[in-house]
Amino acid sequence: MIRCPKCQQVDAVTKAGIVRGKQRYFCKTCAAHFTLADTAPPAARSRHQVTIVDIARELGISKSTVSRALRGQSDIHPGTREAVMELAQQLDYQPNLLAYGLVKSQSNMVGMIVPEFRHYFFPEVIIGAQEVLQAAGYNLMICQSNESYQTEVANVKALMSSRVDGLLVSITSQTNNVEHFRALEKKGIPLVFFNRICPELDTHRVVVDDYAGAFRAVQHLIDQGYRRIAHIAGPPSLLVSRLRQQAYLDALEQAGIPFDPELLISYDLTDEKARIYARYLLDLPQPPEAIFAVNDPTAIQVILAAKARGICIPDELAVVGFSDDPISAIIEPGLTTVAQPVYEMGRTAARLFLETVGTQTAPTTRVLQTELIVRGSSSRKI
Amino acid sequence: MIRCPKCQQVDAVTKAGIVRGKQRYFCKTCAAHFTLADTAPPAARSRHQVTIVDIARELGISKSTVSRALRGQSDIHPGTREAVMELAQQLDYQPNLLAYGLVKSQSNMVGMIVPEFRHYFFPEVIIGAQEVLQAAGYNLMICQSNESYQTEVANVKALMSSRVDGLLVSITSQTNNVEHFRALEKKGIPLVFFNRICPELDTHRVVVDDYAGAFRAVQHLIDQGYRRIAHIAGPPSLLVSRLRQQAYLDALEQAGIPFDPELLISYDLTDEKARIYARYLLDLPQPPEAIFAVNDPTAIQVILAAKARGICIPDELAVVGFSDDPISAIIEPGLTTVAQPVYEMGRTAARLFLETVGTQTAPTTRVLQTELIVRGSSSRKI
DNA sequence: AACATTTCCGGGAATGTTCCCGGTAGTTTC
DNA sequence: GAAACTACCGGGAACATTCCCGGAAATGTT
Repeated sequence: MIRCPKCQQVDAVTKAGIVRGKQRYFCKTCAAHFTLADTAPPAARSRHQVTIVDIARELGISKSTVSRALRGQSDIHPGTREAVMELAQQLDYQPNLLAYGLVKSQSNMVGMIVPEFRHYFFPEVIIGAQEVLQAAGYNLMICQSNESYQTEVANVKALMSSRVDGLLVSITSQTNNVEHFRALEKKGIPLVFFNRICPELDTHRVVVDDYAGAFRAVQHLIDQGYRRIAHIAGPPSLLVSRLRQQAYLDALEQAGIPFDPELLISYDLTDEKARIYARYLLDLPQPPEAIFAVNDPTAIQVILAAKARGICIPDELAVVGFSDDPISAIIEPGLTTVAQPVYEMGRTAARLFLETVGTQTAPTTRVLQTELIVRGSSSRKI
Repeated sequence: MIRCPKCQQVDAVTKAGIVRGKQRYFCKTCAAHFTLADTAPPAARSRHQVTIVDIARELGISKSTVSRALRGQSDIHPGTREAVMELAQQLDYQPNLLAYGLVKSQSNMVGMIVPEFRHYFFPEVIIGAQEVLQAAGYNLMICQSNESYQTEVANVKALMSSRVDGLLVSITSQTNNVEHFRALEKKGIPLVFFNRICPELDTHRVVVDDYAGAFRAVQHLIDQGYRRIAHIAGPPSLLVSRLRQQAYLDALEQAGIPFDPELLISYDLTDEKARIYARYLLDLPQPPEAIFAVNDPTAIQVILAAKARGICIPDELAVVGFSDDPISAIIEPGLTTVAQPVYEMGRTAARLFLETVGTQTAPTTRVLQTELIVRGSSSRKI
């Protein structure tokens, strides 16, 4: 009773097993296998965004013409263009960037990987980058690596899968293998590091003059008469940490102040650890007279810890941070800090990408300037 | 001397104009046009990511098989699967999400539109959303509307073009036309509003108990003995503003405190305006004894302005905010505030999307709880 | 040995664009 | 009035996947 779809015969058909849950038949005359088509219709393609062919069909023209009209290119009659434009508007046509990206091998998306964005710094960078990217027609995909090397690698892979046109990255403090970035370079995908760069990779970079800024900060403490100066540094894996720490050491040496290893701590930049080390320093038998912190969040924890102990800032303890987090101006006393143009860093990184994309430019490094902002936390004589 | 590519004839060929910068010819015997092919080879497809066909070619199998192997689906020999997996690893194959999205009509991307992310609130929401989305295999595309209706519409369009699978949105204070969101609904794209919702749209929502929280805050001020209480509200276009403002009015009324219109200000949530209105209130002939601000950034501007004038908080002026921005705990005196689970709001919004996608669920509203945190800025008797 | 079933694989359509290139009709040019 | 040119348009490949479905060989079953 089963009829062969080819020869329309009935008697030469035998069963031939089950494939994917459906009975399969074999027609001996045709020597062909077949399964019975589902009787139910294919459920009328549900949600289907308006496409270029919809417009073409409606207008009775070809999709090529519609494509040309939409892109406002040449070889198109003003009349037809207008008709297309109007219908597109009317149908609320949105070009499918997936299809576009597929044929053009470009996605108009830029990936960004940051270690965190709880504090002021990274969100502000993102704002800067977003603004110039958005203006240039790019969208931003943001990932948090959470200071985890594993997550960073996963993020890179995910962004690669999305075929981002470029990457803006600040590495984690655990990144000591950079193969995942090398792979990007090999594939010719623009890569811009900012703030936390990869010294072993010869790519675009946006940094500030960390050494100079930090040096000025410590110098300022020395000028104010502080001698016993501690430094809470970031993890040595990060170049920024090393630079700021080296500046600290050099500034001390230049001033002829002997370096006391007890007063140098590096830590992982988590808030809890900041609190712990701040207390530790304050509770030292010979506590420091001043503390230079690797960044503002750290410095703020120091101020909080000091205040909790009733230590008077800046008379008994001076504090200096790095970045000029808005909190620094609000906390009391105001936190002296090395201001860096964070927003501008984001813009610069994005611009660097924009310049690179398409035209393979040589890796360039942009160094932005810092500025010491003196507030109450370090000015004994005010 | 021009040879027709079809009939190989030479003499029947005439010139036939120039198309796209190239000379065109016409062969009278074939009655066909043609142009001369570029002599230069097509420049060897430059950067070309590894694809499924590369793997197939290398292994001498079909792309279908590779696809099956990669997806770890059925109908695949363990041996071949392993071979495919290994080669994929070796070639650093990354599936092309663009192509995937094209055939599956889903992009694995979620769009998020926030009015700003300079302050604590929105970045924190993003963190929450990001975490659950990333875990579920989605990427986040973040847009800033900058409180501009135009930008918001543009953002929606851009995200639609990228064929995001869903949208997480906090509207701008200028959004009074919601057609762009209606269009989304019509297309069946999951839409979740958080914090700043659209009352006229029947979609998923995540909010906090704004009214209750605000009421408790004002009640607290009244309990502390303050009578002349001002409110700096947000723009009336936002439901959150209206709710908090209404709670303010109701709390006063319930306490039998007559409402003084002079003490109610709504503004656009920009920092400058916050400063201006804070000063304005403080400089009133009859200044308020307490100020309830629509959010923490506003409240902080009030505290700053008061401190600049030497007004003692909380003795001469009490201040209460909303959100529990980290600065609130740091500023002196500590800012009393209505804490809302910001991070949780992000997670909830993302989860709501996750639940919706695929299975069309009815619009649901999740209301998260707030909690009044009393700090120095309002506790006269401490 | 003949038939039935299972296992694994390949071909080809479909997704929504862009791009290349030839076709047609009308317009100049000599 | 033919030859050359211009202005527009359509067909079809390509992009990297997934999905459907039939084919071939191996394995089971009478």
